[in-house]
Amino acid sequence: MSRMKLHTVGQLARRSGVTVRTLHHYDAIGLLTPAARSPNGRRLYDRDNALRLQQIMLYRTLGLSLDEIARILDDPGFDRHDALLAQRQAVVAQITKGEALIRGIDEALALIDNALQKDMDMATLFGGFDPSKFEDEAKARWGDTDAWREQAKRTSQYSAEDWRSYHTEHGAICERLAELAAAGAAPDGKEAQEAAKTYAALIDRWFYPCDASHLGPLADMYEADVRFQETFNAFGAGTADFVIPAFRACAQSGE
Amino acid sequence: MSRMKLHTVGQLARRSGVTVRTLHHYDAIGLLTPAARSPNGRRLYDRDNALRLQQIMLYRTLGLSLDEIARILDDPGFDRHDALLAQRQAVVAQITKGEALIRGIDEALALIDNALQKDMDMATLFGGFDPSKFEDEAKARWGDTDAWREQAKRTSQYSAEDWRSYHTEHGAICERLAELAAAGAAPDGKEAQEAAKTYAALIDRWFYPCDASHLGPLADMYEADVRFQETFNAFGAGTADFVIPAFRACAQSGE
DNA sequence: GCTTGAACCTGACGTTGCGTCAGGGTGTAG
DNA sequence: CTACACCCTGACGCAACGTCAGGTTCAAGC
Repeated sequence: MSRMKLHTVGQLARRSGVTVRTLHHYDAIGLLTPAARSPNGRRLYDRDNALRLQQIMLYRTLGLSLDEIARILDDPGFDRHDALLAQRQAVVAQITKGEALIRGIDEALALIDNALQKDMDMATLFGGFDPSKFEDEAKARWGDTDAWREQAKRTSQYSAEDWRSYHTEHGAICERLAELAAAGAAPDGKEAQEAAKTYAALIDRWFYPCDASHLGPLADMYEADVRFQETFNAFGAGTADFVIPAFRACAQSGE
Repeated sequence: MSRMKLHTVGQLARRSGVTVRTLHHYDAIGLLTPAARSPNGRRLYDRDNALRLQQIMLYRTLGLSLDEIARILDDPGFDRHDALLAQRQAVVAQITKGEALIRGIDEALALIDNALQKDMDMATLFGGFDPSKFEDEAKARWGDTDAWREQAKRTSQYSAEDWRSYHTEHGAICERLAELAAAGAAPDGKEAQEAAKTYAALIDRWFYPCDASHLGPLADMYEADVRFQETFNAFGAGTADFVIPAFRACAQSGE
């Protein structure tokens, strides 16, 4: 009866392709308790233990947690079928998430490849994208416009100190916009419109001739590029969603 | 200059959609250190902090680790492009693994659905699959053979005690096979052939008339179904890969 | 001036599945 | 008698925070 061969941890580990530590662990959490201990306390595993280990390894290759495996093996009322279906669901969800990640990464890679290697640094430094660093993209968007040439001419002269100064001003107006957004102000309300005009004035002073009517295309651009939205949202969640309609309203009323 | 608005943890957390604990954590690991502390030790974040947090969150949505994000943001020599490509690779690998998991789970589900709900329990109890529990599958394989009818007739009479007895015998011969496999014995060697014949005798005594010539189809069956292989491998890794050619050799020489 | 609630602080443990020492016992072959 | 192989029990480490616990501070209302 109990004449069958018993194995030590090392033997079972080698036979089954797991580590000794793994068996120690399974013993510690009660997932696989050795059939006996030698007088000196050594773990002794019998055939049933070996078979159970096979089951454990099988379920582990299916990605189930040790906790779930324990329930499947020990609780006769536990439905294997349901457990596997649930696991399938979880893996599918994980794959879906992974695919979304890939899309996001590809998008980011496309931006970087598109001669934008530095724009994120610039965003950090300047609180906004540095237009001089993505001429290709900007030209495709704005064409060979006067505004573009003007800002290119002006910004090429700015010193680091100028940029810091711009940064401060830009931050101030963005904070104002974020406050209004957080307070639930109407995008076409009086305060929002004033803030929008202040923003236009900022652009006008630092980049190119800009009045309220220019805020429409600007809103389009911000809406089209998450990175712009993120620089707004850095001042408070939802700011971009407030700024875009506010700029559009301002452009409308200005015409 | 330093007149700009500073936010406390709670404020920045709310604005940015993260938890206070997360900001504490980022501070603890040096990923996002607040610009200042109030006299009473409270964390004070400035706009640069907020912008950096946005960057961190952006990279986090792409699945990068905090460690990598820190390198990307702090080490100017670190190539974002390469980092993102590497991350893409990792995610693709993870998706591939997930798809393999799905296939494995579907396979397992198919087995369970195929009227096999109990076979894994049986495997645990009997050290092998209980043929009476998957008639559909077995019939499709063996057809309406005499062997099948014979084992069905016999096994239907077996008591739990009989099964335990079978279990012991089966375990003994499997261990012998595993020993030979582990020792690197030749599948067509003398000892292997004797063990194979012992196995055939076991089948003969417990299930249906079986001599060496029947081991060929048996080997085919074992090769076709991982579950059989696993019951062998429970006695030592690689046992199945030894048993299958050994059985075939035995069948050849027997003819 | 006092109390109260909200917000802040610093530890420190829990999670998942082991890997990886550290320190010490045991058994056996030469 | 001494290596050397193998066993044991802790216990820390990892990734990214979640979740108390115990104590301080702040702004506001009575």
